[in-house]
Amino acid sequence: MMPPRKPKPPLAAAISRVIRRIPRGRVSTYGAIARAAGHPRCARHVGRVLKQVGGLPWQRVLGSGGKISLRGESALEQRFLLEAEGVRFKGRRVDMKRFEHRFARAS
DNA sequence: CTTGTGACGCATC
DNA sequence: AGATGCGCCACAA
Repeated sequence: MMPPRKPKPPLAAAISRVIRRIPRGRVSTYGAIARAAGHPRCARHVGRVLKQVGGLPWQRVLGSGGKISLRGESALEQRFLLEAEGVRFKGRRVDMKRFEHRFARAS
């Protein structure tokens, strides 16, 4: 067999941990998560972690401004799941004013 | 060691 | 509004 790659490196672990902190009915962004994880310039890696690591509330992660970064059906599913949690959209974007989760200051 | 890559972000048109 | 270009940086081969 070929099990999916393990999230061995610390970066992935740190990012995963941050993502798990996002409460139900709330969302965050790739950039914000990268910062909360201590890697301000690694927004792109957040997406990678989401893809390789299972069990994460991936639907709560959006692009800057609250836009869904995925394409195709995955985007529809993400929106569906978020709305099921009570997250409301404004057109194609989530109303970040009300639904963006503020991570506690690390320290 | 070098190179390619990506669920990004921001400036700009 | 949406589309395009470039910078960013860890990871895989």
